[in-house]
Amino acid sequence: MSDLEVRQLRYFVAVAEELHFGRAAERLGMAQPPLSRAIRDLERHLGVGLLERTTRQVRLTPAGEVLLRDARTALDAVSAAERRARHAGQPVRTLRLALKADHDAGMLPRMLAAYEREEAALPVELQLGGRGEQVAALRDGRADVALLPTPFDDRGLDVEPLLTEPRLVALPAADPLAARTELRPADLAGRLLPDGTAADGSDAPPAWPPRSLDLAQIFNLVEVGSIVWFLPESLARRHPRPEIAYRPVADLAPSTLVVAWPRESRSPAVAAFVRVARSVFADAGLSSPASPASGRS
Amino acid sequence: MSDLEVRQLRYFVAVAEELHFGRAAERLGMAQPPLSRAIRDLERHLGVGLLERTTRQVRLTPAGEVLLRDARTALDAVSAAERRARHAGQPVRTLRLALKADHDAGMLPRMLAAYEREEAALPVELQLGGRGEQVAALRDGRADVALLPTPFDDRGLDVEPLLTEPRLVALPAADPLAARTELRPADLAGRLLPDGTAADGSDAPPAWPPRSLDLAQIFNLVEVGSIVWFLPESLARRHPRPEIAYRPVADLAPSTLVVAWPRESRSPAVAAFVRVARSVFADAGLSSPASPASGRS
DNA sequence: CCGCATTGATACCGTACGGATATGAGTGAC
DNA sequence: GTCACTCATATCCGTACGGTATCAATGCGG
Repeated sequence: MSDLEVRQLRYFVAVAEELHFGRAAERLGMAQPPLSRAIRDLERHLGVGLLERTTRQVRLTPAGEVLLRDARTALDAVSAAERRARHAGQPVRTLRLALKADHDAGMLPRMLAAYEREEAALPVELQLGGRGEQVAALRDGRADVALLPTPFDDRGLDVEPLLTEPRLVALPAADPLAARTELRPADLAGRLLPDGTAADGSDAPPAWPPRSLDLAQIFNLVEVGSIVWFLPESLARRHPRPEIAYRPVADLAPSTLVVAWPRESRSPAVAAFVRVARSVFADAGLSSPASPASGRS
Repeated sequence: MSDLEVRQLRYFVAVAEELHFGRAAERLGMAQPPLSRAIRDLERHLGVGLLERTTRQVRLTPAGEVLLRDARTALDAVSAAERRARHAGQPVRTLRLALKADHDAGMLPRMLAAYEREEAALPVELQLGGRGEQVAALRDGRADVALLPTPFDDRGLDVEPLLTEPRLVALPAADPLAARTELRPADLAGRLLPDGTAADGSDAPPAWPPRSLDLAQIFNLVEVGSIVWFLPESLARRHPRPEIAYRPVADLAPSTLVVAWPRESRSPAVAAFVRVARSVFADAGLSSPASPASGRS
């Protein structure tokens, strides 16, 4: 019984995402008929129907839903293998650290300085990225280790918490709410977050598709009252702005800064970085409780 | 830049494991020359040397080591996708539960009975397997959920602890040590465990390659004094044997029975089983503290 | 020191499979 | 009923994968 091939998975994911053979074929840079045949062969190979097609619409079967999910993770794993092997073969090895700009609690310089003194240290290459970028980079092998705030999708990653701190809400200084010293979630009803979701936790649909905003853009939108924003205390402290007030919110889940890396990593350079990160935060008296042990054989 | 293909990864893993092109080719059911060429093409594609070969021996480069690890997980992910899709397409859906025989703290019947009453329940198919079998089955899609004791390699799995209980050591009843009510690790110096490792925690190399032993075999070996064995308290209670004494050992790490499932699973049947498992153990007054929250986006 | 055995690399060839083009067939819209 | 749309089928072609034959390099024994 021969194996599934990467090509088949790529084809299937394209069709399952587009739900349209023509567009999927275009996206894959090929003609539609061979794509149809490939999907048919895949279904025959699995002995399972993946797509229900009429001439007017294409839908996923339950088995197709399952395969779409698993195929994505399998494709991630394959391209991660490819990227990591490429990187491991480079003559100048580097430690690729993915992080969100400014989400380092101000400890990045100290961490890098301490890391340089490590035995197993490699030159560090910083990869600044937006929301979700870090995790994606770790998963597909573009980064070796990441610094990022919870919550995030930690599937396939090992995680070590570094610092837990309360989150504040950023408001226009002129906002009536800014007169209060502490807010309650209900006070923020009707306000939107940068990703378009409701700020009071109600499950209203996003007002617009989440765009990628940088810090300056967010602060500007906060200043003009378009949005409010939750951010860790340390980040607020580093961005004092006259037009913006930072206020605590009752019951707002705190944010934890963590260092994360791919579970299968055995790189000494990564291990050294994690060790250094922990000790830097511990030395600064900011350390979190030890992370729960998860069994390894 | 085209993708890596599953075939290439399979070939590379075979060669990297055998460190011998001829044997690897035989294992793959093909001739040696095309295998050599495939590996060369793979190295060219990656732009990275993976194997150092002389005519007398083959060795992995550092990049090869990295790829071997990542390729194995990628291949696991691919065959898991295949297996799960096949299973999801079966007209009679089942919940495939992997467990170690008798490592259920005696709660299996209650769990199954409670599970049957669940809304999302499917017929349960039990898969009894030896050490490490459960994890492998979860990872490559042969099982949907597993019941097994820590520690184990939990990469890629979500885990929910059910019951933590002390482990005891099984000794021949006639052993002088059996006269004591509690032992210390040092008392077991020189004794071997079923997997051939030293029972006192010293890092002596295994005396023989770990064989797969079933319970009856292990008990027999304990009775004749060949080995000692650590086992959870509940398991000892279910196997009272006149020729065997069970004694607590100071500082012996307890065993935790957990329910585990693939992280990417979204199956309601699995979720229901996990919920039932937790509640059965909770109702029995054996529940463990809640597992640590791990962030999910 | 020189064969000989071992083992990976190279050369060459046939075939099977993946992809393109052309066309058919079913379905919903007007 | 006709047209537009979309997926399936038929057929052809090129490439790339695998097989056989052979070479080249290395280590070992006589």
